[in-house]
Amino acid sequence: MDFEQQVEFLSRGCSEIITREELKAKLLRASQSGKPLRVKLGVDPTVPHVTLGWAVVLRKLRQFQDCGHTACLIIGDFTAMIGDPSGKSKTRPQLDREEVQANVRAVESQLYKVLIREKTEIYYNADWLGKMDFADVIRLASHVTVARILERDDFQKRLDEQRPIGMHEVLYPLCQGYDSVAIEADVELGGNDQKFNILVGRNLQGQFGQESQVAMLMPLLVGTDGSEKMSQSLGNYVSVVDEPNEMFGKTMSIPDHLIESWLMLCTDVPESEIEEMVKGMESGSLNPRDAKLMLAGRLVEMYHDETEARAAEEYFLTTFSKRQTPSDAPEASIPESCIRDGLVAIAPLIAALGLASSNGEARRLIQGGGVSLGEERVSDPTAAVPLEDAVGKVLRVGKHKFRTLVR
RNA sequence: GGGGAGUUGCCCGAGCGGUCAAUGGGAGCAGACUGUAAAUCUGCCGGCGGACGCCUACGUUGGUUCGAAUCCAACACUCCCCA
Repeated sequence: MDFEQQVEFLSRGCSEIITREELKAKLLRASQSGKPLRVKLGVDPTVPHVTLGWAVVLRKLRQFQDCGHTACLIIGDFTAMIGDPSGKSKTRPQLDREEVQANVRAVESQLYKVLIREKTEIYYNADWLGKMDFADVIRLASHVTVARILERDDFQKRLDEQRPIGMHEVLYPLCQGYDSVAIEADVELGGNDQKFNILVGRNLQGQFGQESQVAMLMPLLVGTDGSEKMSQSLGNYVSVVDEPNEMFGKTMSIPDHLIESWLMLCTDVPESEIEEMVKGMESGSLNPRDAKLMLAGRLVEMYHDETEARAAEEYFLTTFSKRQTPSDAPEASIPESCIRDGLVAIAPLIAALGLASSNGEARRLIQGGGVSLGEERVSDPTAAVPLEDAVGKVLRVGKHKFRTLVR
């Protein structure tokens, strides 16, 4: 790929590149000198899953790897102790070292579902940030003005709403910016909400006599709820390690208006093809459901494989579209505690199997008509059935929780 | 340092001595309708026991009272104005 093609290829899905000219110049220089670009992505080890939202930028980083450049992953083990205020309306809880390390371990293997391990350099920012003394911090802080920090939306908003802003949060962008100096980044990737932080990095690099990094910003992937940014804390996410059926199902549940952006940001479906699908959906020649089936299939294929993808589609169609009870639901043995005089009490069983968080909730689900055993709906919250009638049947709780009952 | 306002369930937000597990909205869950979409309608939405019941809850700790989320005191935290 020559550098012109690279620019094209790497621009896909980006909402903003600051600046495009600088990116071109860097790519050109790299292709001429053979010296790869150092592409930085900060990783926030505050959560144990890599979500599709996170994968958006990881995939971009992967594309750089595919073009021969170096991925510099910065594990924000130091900054996690601060908590990035970007887009937040409240101060985040500060994590301690152990929590951070546990998350890093959990997330590492997931990262390499997207990235090429051999072409990835990993840095921990505690290595430099943790060594600074207070004088260093003050010196660093002198590079940015208060007005500039407060000008950002999230802080402005918090001020308006009379919410607190911690001093440590104000320092956050400086930390992240300094990371760029420390690893001499050529490009930094991030979601739109990272714009401010990344620009601080650009500035700092200049002040430290380095060439400023290019900022490449990607739109934030909207989660399965259709309105909020995908995030673990909101529970509106799909994880790259979700089981095929789950991944497929969650994808099918997204609102139609997300189909385009998900295709664009989460898959490699060519832009022209996406455009065509969108037109088809608008004109009515393409049922959005079918577009979603395709999207869901692609995702499962990417993070599992083609066979799994087909199986997941099959499962989805029979179980949900045709409303059949799956024959291969996971087995669950009936705990002794739910059996009394040869009868199995349904509500306690649901709670014991973890299908509801409490006995009361299980009972409410039954009353709401959300529970069935075999083909029959359970309507009595105090229902109990003979053990021999329960064994072998499929217990269904809500739309998608199934258990085959065994002794 | 001085003056003022505030802290309620996942979130927002009423309540201002008993009838408050706490109005309302949002989120969430379940049901109907569907394409596990949207919109709409219905039910649930602290825990435990079969409902009447009990327990734990309205920043923390004490106090007043037969009785407090509601009154008082101290403490903690937050915001605003002044210095």
